Amino acid sequence: MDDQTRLMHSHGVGMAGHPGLAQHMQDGTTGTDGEGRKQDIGDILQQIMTITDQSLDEAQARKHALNCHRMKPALFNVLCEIKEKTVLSIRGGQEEEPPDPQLMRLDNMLLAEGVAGPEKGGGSAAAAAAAAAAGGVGADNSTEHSDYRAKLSQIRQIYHTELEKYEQACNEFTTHVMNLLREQSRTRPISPKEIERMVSIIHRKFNSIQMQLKQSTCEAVMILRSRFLDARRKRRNFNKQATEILNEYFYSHLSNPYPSEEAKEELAKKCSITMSQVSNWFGNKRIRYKKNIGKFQEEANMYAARTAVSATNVSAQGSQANSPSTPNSAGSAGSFNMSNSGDLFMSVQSLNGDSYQGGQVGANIQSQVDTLRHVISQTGGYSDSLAASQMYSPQGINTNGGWQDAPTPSSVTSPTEGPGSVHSDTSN
DNA sequence: TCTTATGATTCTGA
DNA sequence: TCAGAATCATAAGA
Repeated sequence: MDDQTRLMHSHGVGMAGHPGLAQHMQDGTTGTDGEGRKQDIGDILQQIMTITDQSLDEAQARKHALNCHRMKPALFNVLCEIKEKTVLSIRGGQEEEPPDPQLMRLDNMLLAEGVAGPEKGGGSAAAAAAAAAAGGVGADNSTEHSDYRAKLSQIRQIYHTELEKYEQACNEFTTHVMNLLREQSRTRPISPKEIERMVSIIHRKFNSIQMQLKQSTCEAVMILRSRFLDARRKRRNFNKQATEILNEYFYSHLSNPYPSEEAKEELAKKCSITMSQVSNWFGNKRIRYKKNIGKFQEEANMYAARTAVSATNVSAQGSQANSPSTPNSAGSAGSFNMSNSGDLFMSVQSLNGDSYQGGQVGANIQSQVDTLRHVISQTGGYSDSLAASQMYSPQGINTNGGWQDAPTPSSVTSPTEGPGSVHSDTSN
C-alpha cells in the first residue's frame, strides 16, 4: 500500500458525516473550548490558503508546521471525504476511450510505407510497389529505387528518433508528476486511481504530439512518393536500336500498325522496354504519322528500303519462306521477323505474280505489299515529298482518317485472311 | 533560348 | 478495355 492509500485510509475515510473531525472534536473539545478550536481551524485554513503566496522556504517551513499540527489529521479526514465524493463524480464521466480511427489510419499508413513496424525491407517493398505503379523497367529505375529507399529510410530514422524522444519525455514527465503527486499526497488526499487518471491524461497529451509526428511523417512519405512517381515523367528517349526495331515493325505493318499482344511482348523484349511502353509508342506513332504523313515519308522510305534490301538478300540466298511468321498471324506465337525474310519474301512472290498458296499467309501481307510498293516507288525515283506522297500513298489510312481495315486492334491478329484478301489499298 | 522530338499521361468515346 | 486525341514535360539540337 503506498503513501496515498495509507493516508486516505488511515484517517477513516468513508464514515458518515465528518467522523475524523468529529472524533477529534470529541477528544476533550467540548464547552467553551470549542470556540477556541474553531478559531484554530480557521487559522489553519487561512495558512493553507496563503501558503502559495509565500516564498519556497517559508512555504516549506509552514508546510512542515502544518503537517505537525495537531488538527491536521482531522482536517485531512474532512478533505478526504470531500475528495472521495468529488472523485466519484469525476470518475463517473471517465470511460475507456475507443482507439482513435485517425491514429489507426496513420499507423496503418506508416506500416504500409515501411516507416513504422519492423524494418525488414518495408521501404524497399514500398519502393518496389511505387516502381511497379510507375510501370518502368530499366537501369534508371534501380537508381531511382535506391534513391527512394534511402530517403524513406531517412524519414524512418527521423521518425523513430523523434518517437523515442517523445516516449522518453513522456516517461520522464509521468514519473515527475507521479512523484509530485506522491509528495502532495502527504498534505492532500490523492488516490491511486487519481494518479492513474493523471498519468492517462499525460499520455493522451503526449499521444496527440505523437499523432502530429505521425501525421507529418505521413506527409513526408507522401511527398517523397509523389516525387518518386512524378519521376515517371522524366522522359528518357529509347535507345536507337529500340526505336529502329519499333519503326521497322511500324513501317512494315503500315496498313495495320496494331501489334498483337504477342508482338508487343516480343517487341518489348527486343527493345528492353515494357509492353505498355510499346503500346504508348505505337499510339503516339500512329497518331503522329497520321497527322503528318509528309514528315514521316522519308523515314518510311528508309525503313521500307531497308526491309526490301534485307528481303532481297535473303531471297538471293535462296532461302525459302517456309512458314512465314508474322506477329499478327496466329500460330506464329509472336515469333516474327521484321528485317528478315519471312513476310517480305512472301510479298515478293505475290508481287511477282506467283500465286502463293501458303495457307499461313498472315493478314499483314498487305503491309509487305505496301513496303515493296514503297521501295519500288523509291527506286523509281521521286524528288520531293509531294511526289513521294503521290507514289507512296499513306498506306492503310482511309478517308476517314482511320487505318483501313484496321477494325479493332485485337482482331488484327486474325490469320484467317487469305492471300486474296489483302487490304483494299493494294489497288493504289 | 527557342524549337522540335518524343515518351508519358489523361480524357473521351466506342 | 482500347484507341484516338490532346496535352504535358523533358530531351536534344540549332
